[in-house]
Amino acid sequence: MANCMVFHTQIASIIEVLANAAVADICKLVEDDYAVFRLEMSQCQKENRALRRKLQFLELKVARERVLVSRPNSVKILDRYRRMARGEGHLTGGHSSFVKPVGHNTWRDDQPITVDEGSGTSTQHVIVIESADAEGAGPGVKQEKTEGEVEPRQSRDIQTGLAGAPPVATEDPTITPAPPRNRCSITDVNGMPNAALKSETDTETLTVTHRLLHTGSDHRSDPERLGLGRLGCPPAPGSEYLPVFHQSQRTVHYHGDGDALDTGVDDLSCSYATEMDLGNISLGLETQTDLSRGDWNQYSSSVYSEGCLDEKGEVIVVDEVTVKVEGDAPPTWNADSHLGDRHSQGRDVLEYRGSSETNKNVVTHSPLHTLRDHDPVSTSMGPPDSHGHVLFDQVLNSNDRARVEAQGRGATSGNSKEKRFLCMFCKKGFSCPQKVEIHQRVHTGVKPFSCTQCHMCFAQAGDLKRHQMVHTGEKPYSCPQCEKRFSRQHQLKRHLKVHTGERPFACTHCGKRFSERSNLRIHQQKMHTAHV
DNA sequence: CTGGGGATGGGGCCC
DNA sequence: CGGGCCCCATCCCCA
Repeated sequence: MANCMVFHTQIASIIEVLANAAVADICKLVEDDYAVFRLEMSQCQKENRALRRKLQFLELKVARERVLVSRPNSVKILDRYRRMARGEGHLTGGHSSFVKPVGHNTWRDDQPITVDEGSGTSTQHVIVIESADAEGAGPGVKQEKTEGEVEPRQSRDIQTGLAGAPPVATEDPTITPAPPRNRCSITDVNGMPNAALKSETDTETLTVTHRLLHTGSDHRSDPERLGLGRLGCPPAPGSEYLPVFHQSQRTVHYHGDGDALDTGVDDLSCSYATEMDLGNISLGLETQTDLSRGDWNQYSSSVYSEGCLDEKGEVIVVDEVTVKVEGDAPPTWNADSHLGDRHSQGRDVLEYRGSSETNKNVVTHSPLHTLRDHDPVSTSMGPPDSHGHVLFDQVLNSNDRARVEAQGRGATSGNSKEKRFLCMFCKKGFSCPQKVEIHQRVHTGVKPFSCTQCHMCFAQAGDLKRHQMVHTGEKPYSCPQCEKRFSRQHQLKRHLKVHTGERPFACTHCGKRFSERSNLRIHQQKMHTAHV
């Protein structure tokens, strides 16, 4: 019994010893880990302080640079850039770009910055900071174009800031449309497609990616092309407007389902995601000694990135509803433009297009007026269409009659075929009564064929069908040279003159040649009015 | 800023 | 009905 007690006591003591040893080990481990943790903490804090000091240092340099740039006489900074642009140092590009820091409002957007070299020998490199439209392109965006820069019309050099600090002034292209006719002359920094730009301490690396984007024809993003109508009126979907397709709009904004589709914003986005590496920009400003040594490749001042620049319709494939974005903004449906458009469209009804001088004095009426004022006698000559669009030329002016008569004379004089059916207005002969009826619509203004999309009316069914292509966006004729597309063959044929250089129409006064007769006529009216 | 010219969209109309 | 041409309006670029 006593042995048993002793045994238990020994067991208990052993357990206690083991437990103590285990606790001691655990405590030791915890202490060790805690020591390591504290060590790491102290290192992190140390790094944090170092980074904070660095940040303060950079901010200080930025502030200093701001002061220098804001002062007219502080041109050394820009002078360095100019030299950089000239290729001094290691730069090979003929131009450079730089961006003012975000929130840097010292430069006026439209303020040209003239760089005065110390020697005073040259002002050739006037750095013009073209406005990137501060409202449109956002703060901090600057574009520079040096003289001699050839600005490609169909391609742009784009710099895209990728690495380094996150973009400071990145703009959402869906929010801010591109400024109108914004010249996106974005240039390379040092002519290298990819350049690693290092700071003086080699601790910061900024990668510049040079990207060449082909954006097609340089159709700009005018505000009127961005969902605004020509008259500056935004489309009013859902409102009580007359949905007449704007004639001169080059793109089709199809409202097949009656809903207003506005692609004017997102199809022409041209925004700049600017990134400013404060370290780099200020480095170039402060380390003059380094720069003077010609280490230009180490420094960069700007990084650009450009958003999507889809402006070319042949590139963009839109769904069947939006149909097309053919280089321009979608058409705008609004009542004002509608009326104005109808005004012009009604010219063929109520005014003659012969003499522009005469036309100036011709009071034109929209077909709506004509409809109200139509001659009851005339309406009996042609059946109104289903929409009641009886458009009669009740005020055919003298020019119109002259034109019609001339057409009639020309038509009847040279006709070899038997054309017994004469127009009762111009005596022009036709082979069958149907043709006479169709022809007489020229005089009567009857347009039985109306478009269901825009309420335009046409005298001939083929005209309506052709007009429908405006809404469908169908462009079956493509240029083999430039992939441009046209809805009509004649347009393609006319366009081909661009490539062939054909200029068949010569001015009889100065010999200047034109590819289009209408352009020749305009030229003669403007330049040789006294002779014509 | 402005005018001239190039280019294009699109309606009118004839064949 | 489609092809073709004429013409005007308009946009855009550039000097």
